[in-house]
Amino acid sequence: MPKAKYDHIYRDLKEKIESEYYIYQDMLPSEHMLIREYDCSRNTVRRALAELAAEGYVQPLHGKGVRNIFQPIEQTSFTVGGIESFKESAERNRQKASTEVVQFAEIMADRKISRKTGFREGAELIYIQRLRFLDGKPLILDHNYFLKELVKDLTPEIAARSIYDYLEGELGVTIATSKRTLTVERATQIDEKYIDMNDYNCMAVISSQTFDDNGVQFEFTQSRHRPDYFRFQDVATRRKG
Amino acid sequence: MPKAKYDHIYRDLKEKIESEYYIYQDMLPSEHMLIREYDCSRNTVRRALAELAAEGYVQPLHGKGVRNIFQPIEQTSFTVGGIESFKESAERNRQKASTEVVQFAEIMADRKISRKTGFREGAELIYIQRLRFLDGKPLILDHNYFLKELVKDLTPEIAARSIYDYLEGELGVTIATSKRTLTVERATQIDEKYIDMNDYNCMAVISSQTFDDNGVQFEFTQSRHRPDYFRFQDVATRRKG
DNA sequence: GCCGATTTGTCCGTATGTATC
DNA sequence: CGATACATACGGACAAATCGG
Repeated sequence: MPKAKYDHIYRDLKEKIESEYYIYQDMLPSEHMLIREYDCSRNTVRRALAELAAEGYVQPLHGKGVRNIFQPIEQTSFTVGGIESFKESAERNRQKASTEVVQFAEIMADRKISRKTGFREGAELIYIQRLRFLDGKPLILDHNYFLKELVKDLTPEIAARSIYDYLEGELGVTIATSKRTLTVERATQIDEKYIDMNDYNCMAVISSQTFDDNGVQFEFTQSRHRPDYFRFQDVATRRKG
Repeated sequence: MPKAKYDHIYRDLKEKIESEYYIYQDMLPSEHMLIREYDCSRNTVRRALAELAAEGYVQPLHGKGVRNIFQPIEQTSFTVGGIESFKESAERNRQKASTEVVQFAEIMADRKISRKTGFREGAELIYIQRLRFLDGKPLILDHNYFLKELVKDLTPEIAARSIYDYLEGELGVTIATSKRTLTVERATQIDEKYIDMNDYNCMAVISSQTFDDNGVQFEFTQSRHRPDYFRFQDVATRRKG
């Protein structure tokens, strides 16, 4: 839990934007006003504003002010956001989650697995296959590869609850960065075995490499979602030049 | 073209990382070293490093240094990155692009369109439907809605080349922020009419709202990609708390 | 285990440039 | 033209984490 000043300001402004205390298309108070309001330096308010801009909440206009461009979105299907566990995502989407561990095995990364996952050849891994239920329906099939030395005593029982809780809570691992690639792939026989595909012949696939706070990759995951329960959101800003 | 100092440092470091002058998992020079190398203040190198961290190039480790975690990725299919036009994406992916304008019409946003696109009800829009070819194959179907007052004299001829070139070059519009949602939807009859679906019954769909530098939304686009020529990349960092 | 050197994280105050009005 | 607002940059201070002696 960060007690940093900029983070407090960031959260406070974010809350005021989401609650529509500041309204869409209006200007926020100027940096100078915010300095007085939060009793801090200009750099500190600018840092908070920069984070909000990066997330698409506000847009700074040179010489004019900072405009609120946040619009609430309807969340029908399962929306994927930042780095979070399935459990966290489900809670954010207000759905009941459960998990069934289908496979649990120790393997060694051969050339093929190494190229696919980004782990070095010869690395000892734990491979887990899990079926995810939302409100009782099997909708997501996860294939996880964890670096064995970092998840030491991982068991199928833990995998059925939340591996991230275990890593962060028990092992003190800090999850830092995740690189994700999103593709659409044909449904495999395995997919169809576990998930009622409802006539779809494709899956929405998120492949991700996750790094801890030492910069070592400890996870590769391929998460295969049934198309109609999948939504991914993103904000991009254009780099000039 | 930004001539800012931090941007120069950012580009220089990025190039050195991509060219593997700095190698994977090694530490970059410390901030103090970079200050001397670039003859600037600490804030300035830190800003450049922060951008690289946000893009997943490096990972800062408190008390230790900044680690290079960049791995080059194989780019087989059509990879979507930041905010860019189809033309720019095609060039980045080294593919030959062409466009066919299927529809070009002026419409008014009714309730349904307003909810779908984010434009206010009653707004006058230009609707364009375009088929995109990569290396001669029709693979993407775009549905664009532009705010009419901002794209004044847009013609089908311009739409066949690059609307972004026209907006940025001719009209002086600056594209700033884009909010995107990615879903997988069943292929429609329209999709199948123009695109050889190769047995797929789904499309990868990117819906985006784009804002100019005044913070007004001037575009809504739904871009429907054939699944096997689609790839979307993203880097997420975990917020503690 | 402690101490000091190094390195990143946060915050401050100030100066100057540029865009808007 | 001057006032306001955001953008960039500098230098300094202290905290927190890491590492070697």
